[in-house]
Amino acid sequence: MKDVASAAGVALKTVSRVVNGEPGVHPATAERVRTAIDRLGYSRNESARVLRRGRTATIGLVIEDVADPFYAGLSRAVEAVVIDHGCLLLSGSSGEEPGRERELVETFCARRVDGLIVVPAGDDHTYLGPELEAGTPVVFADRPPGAGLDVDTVLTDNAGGAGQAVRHLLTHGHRRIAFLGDHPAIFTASERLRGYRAELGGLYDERLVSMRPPSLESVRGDLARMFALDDPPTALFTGNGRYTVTTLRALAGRRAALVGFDDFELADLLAPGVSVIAQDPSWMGRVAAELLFRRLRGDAGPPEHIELPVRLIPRGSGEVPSDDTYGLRP
Amino acid sequence: MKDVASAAGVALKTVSRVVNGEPGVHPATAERVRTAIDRLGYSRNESARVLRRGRTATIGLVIEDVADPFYAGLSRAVEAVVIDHGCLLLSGSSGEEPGRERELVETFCARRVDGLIVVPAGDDHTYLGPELEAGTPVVFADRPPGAGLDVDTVLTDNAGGAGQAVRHLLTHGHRRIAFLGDHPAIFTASERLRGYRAELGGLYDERLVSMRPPSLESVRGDLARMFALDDPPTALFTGNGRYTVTTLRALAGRRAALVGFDDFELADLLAPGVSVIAQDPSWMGRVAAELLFRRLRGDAGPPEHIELPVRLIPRGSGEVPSDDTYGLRP
DNA sequence: ATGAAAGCGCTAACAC
DNA sequence: GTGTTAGCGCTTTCAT
Repeated sequence: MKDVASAAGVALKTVSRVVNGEPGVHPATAERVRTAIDRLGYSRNESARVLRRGRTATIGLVIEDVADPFYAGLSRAVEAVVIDHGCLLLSGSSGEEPGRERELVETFCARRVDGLIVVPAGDDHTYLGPELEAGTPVVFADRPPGAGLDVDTVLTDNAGGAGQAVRHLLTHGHRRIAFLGDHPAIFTASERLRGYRAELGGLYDERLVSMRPPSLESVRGDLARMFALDDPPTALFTGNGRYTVTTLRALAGRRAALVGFDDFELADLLAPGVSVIAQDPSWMGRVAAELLFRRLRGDAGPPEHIELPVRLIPRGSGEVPSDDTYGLRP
Repeated sequence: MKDVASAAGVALKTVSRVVNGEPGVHPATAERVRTAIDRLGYSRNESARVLRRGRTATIGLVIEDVADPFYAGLSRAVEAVVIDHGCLLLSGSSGEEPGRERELVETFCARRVDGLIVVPAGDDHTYLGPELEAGTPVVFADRPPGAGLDVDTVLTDNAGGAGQAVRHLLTHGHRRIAFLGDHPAIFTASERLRGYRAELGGLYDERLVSMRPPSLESVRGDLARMFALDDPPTALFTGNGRYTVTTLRALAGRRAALVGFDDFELADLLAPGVSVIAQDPSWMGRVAAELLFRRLRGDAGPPEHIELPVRLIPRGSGEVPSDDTYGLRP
């Protein structure tokens, strides 16, 4: 900037004014400065600017895994809002490890992000205390923070969605409805289990519940075990998109109705189409990011707890009557 | 830092030493400093550090769209390598708009990223000149830079893969093989067209080629037009993952063999399974990021041009003989 | 083993 | 309309 100033024969401050589009610079001077800038290939050092102004115009996003379509959609929406506000997005995947989540958050904080959107992997967020006190707004998305922290959250109506899925299957005559989902330590999984259980009432049978990481082997084993029962399941409720796909693969010709949590591409092209409880990841991303920017603009109201509704999309797999035959690959 | 220093009764520099794990501090002093740090909730201001040291430990990544599974996989791989090197990832989606690509790159440069990985949307990258001269390493991934710029690239063997697809279909007796792909302004699309055409030789018929954005309507229209010909296609080669899916949807019962460029989840669960030319987005991301860090470590060799091979995965849809019947939903 | 001082590149506050 | 000065929080260099 100093070089540009001397090249243009003006003071450093004038260059600063031009670079920032501040008023009060003679057009001719401004032009001279711009020429010098181009000639020297100058571009403002954002780090220095940040240091001086105290605002980084950067938002941090911690998700579970960008390669998961749900989080990819969420990221894209957050990114769009962030860019709209003239900011940049620093993002990282926790890979479901609390340690990495914390590392990412702390690194983002050290870089003085203006705000943070977190899909937590762990359940202890006391480490966020200092940052929150320092006034950095934080929005939790998809999962709430651990105990003792009351901050903005944007969640899905997980229990309601699970209940809806079960009700749908009950309506079609099913009484033996299995649940395959993630480990209950994961908030969304335990909420969906809760909704499933509540809706099922007296029909609940823990032998029809399997909650662990969705590897093909484990799902295959669990299905084999369930189908070997005297009263095997006639319907399945899968706890998330990855689970649904893995289950479809592990089902391999076995007959059962199926409703999955999370919509996924091609669900409509399978035969039969896969009925799902659909969330909208972009919506969640947008809502979370907009809430964050509202805080950034100074909204200091009490923490908001937004719950996004889901909707059932019937496509065939969930509408198979309990006494009918059904196979993934007829 | 000043506060910590006075709280611990030491000089600022000593705090700096402790924070950075520099040697030459008495353990007792270090302990006093650490206590003060914890008590005050201090965390180093990364912006100031960057300003002083000149390195930001940040890598910029510009892709087309995080929500596209290909780029999501690439992002994840890049992120992993970046984190391994103790850096952070700043990323953004160009949405296939050259203007946004440039804006993102320039914003990243203004923030003094240490290096850049770019999936270009445009074909003029002269604007990168100053940055390259300033020594910022840049790696182009998936698509090469515009004319006049010789930098590191990591591409897929697009033409070879397309040729492989066509050869596979020819082997199964097909002579009327259509190509549905993106606009040829997109490098990968034109390369795949080139491979398709070369392999087809005299069998090439431009009436069987459609290259435009993959909207369901346009694909549907193009297919209708092609199937209305006196000698309609008996096989289709789709130019990328999104195209394949859209085509499957638009096909709606019409009979044709199909090979698609790009693998996608559930390709194996459709009936028949969809045969594809598979790329590995994680591999591309990893290779690009590792090349970038090699440059960052000082490797000043001539620009490298890496071409990643693809592999054909036969799953059924590409192995239908030309005289057989084939329907997506039997 | 510890500290003092200079300065990274910029913007805010205040002259002129 | 333009320039001067101070200082953001840190690391670097050089003393002690």
